[in-house]
Amino acid sequence: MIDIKLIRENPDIVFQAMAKRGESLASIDEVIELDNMHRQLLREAESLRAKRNDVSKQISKMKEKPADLITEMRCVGDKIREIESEVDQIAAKLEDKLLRLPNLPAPDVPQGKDSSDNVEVRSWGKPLEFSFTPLPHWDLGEKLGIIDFKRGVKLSGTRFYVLRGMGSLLQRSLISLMLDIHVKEHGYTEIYPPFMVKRECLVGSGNLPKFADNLYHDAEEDYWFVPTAEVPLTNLHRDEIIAPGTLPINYVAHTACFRREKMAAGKDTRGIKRGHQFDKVELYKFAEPETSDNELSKLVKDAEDICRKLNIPYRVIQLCTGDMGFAATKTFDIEMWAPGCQEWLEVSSCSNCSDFQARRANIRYRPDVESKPLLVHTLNGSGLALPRVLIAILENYQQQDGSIRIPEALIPYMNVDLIK
RNA sequence: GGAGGGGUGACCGAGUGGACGAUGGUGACGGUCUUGAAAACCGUUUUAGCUUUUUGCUAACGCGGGUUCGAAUCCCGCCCCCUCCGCCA
Repeated sequence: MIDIKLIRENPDIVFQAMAKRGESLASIDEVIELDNMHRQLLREAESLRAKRNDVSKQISKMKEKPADLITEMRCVGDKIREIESEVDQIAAKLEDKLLRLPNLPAPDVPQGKDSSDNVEVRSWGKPLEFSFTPLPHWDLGEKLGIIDFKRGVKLSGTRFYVLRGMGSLLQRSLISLMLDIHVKEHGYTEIYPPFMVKRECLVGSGNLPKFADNLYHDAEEDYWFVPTAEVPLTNLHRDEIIAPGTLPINYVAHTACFRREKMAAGKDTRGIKRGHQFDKVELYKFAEPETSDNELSKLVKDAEDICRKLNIPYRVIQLCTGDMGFAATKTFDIEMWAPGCQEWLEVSSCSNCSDFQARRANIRYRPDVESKPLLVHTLNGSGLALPRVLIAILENYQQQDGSIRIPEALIPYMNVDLIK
């Protein structure tokens, strides 16, 4: 959520920022109008309440309670209730509009309208030269008997698959490797959160109310399946004031992620690139506003480190204003090269959400004991997304005979050096 | 799922219709005293909104409704925690 005060006092800044994102500007005008109405009604209600409090005090001091005064106050009470219900309605509308406005892009984010305007920041490693035509992972996985697409569909339908034997071990080993590196070398604290959370958690992270159609939901209990560990991690400190000297806080969590992928219907239907359920190791930071930009750089480096340890070529892309996610003020994607399906795979997306989620989830900190609580900055990034790393390993490490070499760093976890 | 008990400020805990945003204690911070520390004593210690120069006003006692001129306090619904029983991994 962006600060209503900013919209109220510097609407031009907000208009310009939203224009950069390619957002419609009409809703900002609506916000301003609702805000004015809201405050005016609030003033009316509050002055009536002040009157009632005052008179009630007087009545409490009187021995004889005058009937006409009580009648008058009864009317005032009715009037207050009337205005309050109006206030509530307007406040709810205002809240909803505000919750649907995306974050403001940082000033140094390249301007653009879609992914074609994104900017490559750096790259590492060179795409391998093959002496044969490298196969896509769906062929490799099926031939090796480590990915079972047919049975995935039998169990759960399209966009589901089963990992089997070495495929399953490979994923499990990758998860352990990533967690170990982030905990032991990068200083993150490992978290195991719930995979189903309450509605307000999704509002806090920015997924609701706007993106309900990408979420799985148990209507009976009002549980929501997490589309990413970012959701529970954001809400770990919801409604808290973080003590002085505690920031930055670094968390890493491995969870399953559940997404309906309605927006992407018909896209990436082949292979394991985009499923309704996938595993991900997520990095998350709570930081002071002054350091969040620097923390984002560190977060990206921490995610990149996994790519390097797996020795897979990658590039880092900065997203332009038009391609950034809803909550982000600045985003870097990491993409691994997949020689079989001949594309760059997004294995990580690292964002600084500034105070956008903190305001929604009411997450604050005290810079020192005496100071007032301020909103923290939150940052998130994959470290990394499992299915796509699996793809990259299968396709980059494939041999002419269809076997897969195991990256050096994974051998201690798998206890084999080849899948065949 | 059933029965009983409970939810008040950073924490403990008082308060059963009127000056209670809330007694008291603990902790924290500042001061007096002290060479320094402890002890003792004095003081300060919630958040948000509105208004803003100050003063000020409003709201919040798990959450949401209701009764009342007036609710932490009475009534209704819900949530959470604890104990016992049942069930389960």
